[in-house]
Amino acid sequence: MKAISSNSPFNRDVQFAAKKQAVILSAASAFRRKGYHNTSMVEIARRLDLTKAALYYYVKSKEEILFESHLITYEAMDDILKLKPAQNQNSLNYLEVIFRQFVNLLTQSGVSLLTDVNSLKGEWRDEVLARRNKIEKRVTRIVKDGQADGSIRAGDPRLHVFFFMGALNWLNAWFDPEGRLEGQNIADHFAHQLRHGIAEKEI
Amino acid sequence: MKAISSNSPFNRDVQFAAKKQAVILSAASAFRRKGYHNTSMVEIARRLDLTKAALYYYVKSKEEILFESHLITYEAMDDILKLKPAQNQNSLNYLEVIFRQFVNLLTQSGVSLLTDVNSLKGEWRDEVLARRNKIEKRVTRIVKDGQADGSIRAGDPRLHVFFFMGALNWLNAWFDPEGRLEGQNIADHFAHQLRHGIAEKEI
DNA sequence: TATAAATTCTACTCTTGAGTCAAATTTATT
DNA sequence: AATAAATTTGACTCAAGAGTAGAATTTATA
Repeated sequence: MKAISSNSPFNRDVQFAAKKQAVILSAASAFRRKGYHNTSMVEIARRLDLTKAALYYYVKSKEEILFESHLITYEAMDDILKLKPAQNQNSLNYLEVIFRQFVNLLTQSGVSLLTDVNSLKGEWRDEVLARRNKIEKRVTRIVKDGQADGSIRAGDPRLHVFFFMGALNWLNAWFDPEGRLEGQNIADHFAHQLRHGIAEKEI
Repeated sequence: MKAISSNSPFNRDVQFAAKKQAVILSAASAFRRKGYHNTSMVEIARRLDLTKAALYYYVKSKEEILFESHLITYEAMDDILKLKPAQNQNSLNYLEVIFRQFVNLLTQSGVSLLTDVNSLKGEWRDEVLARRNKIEKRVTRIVKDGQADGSIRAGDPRLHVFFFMGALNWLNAWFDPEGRLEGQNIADHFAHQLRHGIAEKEI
């Protein structure tokens, strides 16, 4: 009678996890558009044709949703950062690849970089900051490598990073998935600006 | 007996305006650090050694403070945009000048670019969006001029602008006036990244 | 079909924080 | 000093929205 495999969509745990995920993604998208505090639990529920109380069957607080929203994005970014540079690829080129993936992630998959860390408390806040930091460090590492291999020009690597990471964070404010600007287009454009902004010499 | 000129610091209206300004600036700084909704009126008051009720002698709502906070920044940016390009200065160079001023404004004068427009309602929201838009348009205009005079490379000018304006908005998240990074330093750095990111040819 | 487990609902409670009001206090004016 | 105007306060009210309890319903299992 236990004929249902542990990853089957008929498996109860899997269903539960999937629904919980749906709650978080839907909420995250609302947070991105209206902000965390301007989005009520009732609204999140309505959007899913549920009632507020039903939400609490899946999550234990609104703050948890915000926390998980952040994690989803950072998880995806971590995955991108697992890509290894190709043979003989200098770090500038490698960085460009990573950055393109970031742009694609944020423009094509509904995932978004939330900025409201201050609404998280205690450990949740700490963890989100730590994850963000880890990613930033990782990117900064690539920039440093590029300075070492001569592909990226000198200067405080953190400032290099802050500059182009700003472009990613700012996406939320203006990017409209329904709009005219295509994700791939944006990625090309941004990649160019990234590259030429920090390259050691003209390419 | 009306010996007090209309702009004397002993003039009552001037005092009132100055105090109101102090309320807004202090609140704006808190908004920047913790976010609008994570900053209570009581906190804003305490920071000024006042009580919440006293705040309402100067402003008529919390939302008004947020609105005015935005305006202060946009006002300052508008002023910067009043600078005219020098003789024979191409638009890339002109843009760099403007951008440097923006960075200096945001790093040295306590003014900051808030992003929480969604907490404003109705006309206030509309006006803030309109002002932001106007500035963006103005900057985009400079970029277009640069494309015309051959100093800035082709491509959707809005994308050019979004990229480097992101750097300004992102400043709030990481810039610490007490920290190690100097405003002027940042301006130099950012100016380089801006310039080389969008220049037509290497300079 | 009966029973159990999972899911969702209605109808609350409770807290937080914005905003108000009349009284008290401080500052300026005659 | 007396009066008036400006400023600040303590002690409220009120609404919004997060979160809960227990009943009702739906879905799966025997």
